[in-house]
Amino acid sequence: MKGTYLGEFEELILLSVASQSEEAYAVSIKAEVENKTQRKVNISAVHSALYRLEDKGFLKSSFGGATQKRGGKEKRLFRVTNLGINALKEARQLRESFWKNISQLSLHKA
Amino acid sequence: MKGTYLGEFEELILLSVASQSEEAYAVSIKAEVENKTQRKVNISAVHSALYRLEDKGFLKSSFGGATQKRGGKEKRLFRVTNLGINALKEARQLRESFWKNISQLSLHKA
DNA sequence: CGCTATAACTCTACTTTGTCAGGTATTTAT
DNA sequence: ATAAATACCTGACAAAGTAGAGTTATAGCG
Repeated sequence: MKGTYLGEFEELILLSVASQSEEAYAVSIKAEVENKTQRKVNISAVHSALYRLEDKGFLKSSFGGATQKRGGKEKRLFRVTNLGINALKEARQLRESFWKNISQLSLHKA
Repeated sequence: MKGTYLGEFEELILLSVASQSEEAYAVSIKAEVENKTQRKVNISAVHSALYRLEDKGFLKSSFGGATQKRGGKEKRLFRVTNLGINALKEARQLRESFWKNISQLSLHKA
């Protein structure tokens, strides 16, 4: 593997960052993914995925301003790069091109 | 990992089987995925994915009739199960639910 | 029949991605 | 100063993804 494709979980994380323009960080991402998928997500899994995505150039991170809330370490905020957006778009289009050939034939069986 | 989610490559394979109703087998799947993705696919990778998908209940296989062509071993034909179709649908809907929140904000930047 | 070419599947080893447990650091409140 | 809250980081292991080499089966042809 050349480290350029999006894994299943990675893609979810990337989508979540993209949908939370500007304010995405590990905890908010975990929350959104859990909410949308209805499955329990480990915070470390999110961190691992975020770093891998950053290594691949799909995300960029920076430390964000002080929090208003009770305590805590500084947040590392993530933004999607153009490369990341393109990777998401390509993955989506690729799958849609398969769906075109599926819909009529198989769907009514399920 | 609990072995119930679709990996990135697995999903492509499953989509390909679904779109080739009745006549899908390793070689034809490899050809279609290579064609659609423009990336080189190893035949063993396809086999591994097919067996894993069968283990998960997303595919069923059976040996197909004799070939008309020049030589060769019997083909193992694959069909998608209802469970498989549902897994594909769910994965798709999940991602689309993220896209709803993305389109307006980020797309014009890329 | 035995040989060769073709077509397909299987085995084994290795890399990347996904998951988890535990730990460390920073800020606010008492 | 201590405790509580919030967040990030590290390291180990499991599952998925990939690749090479090998095995099995069919057909044609001398």
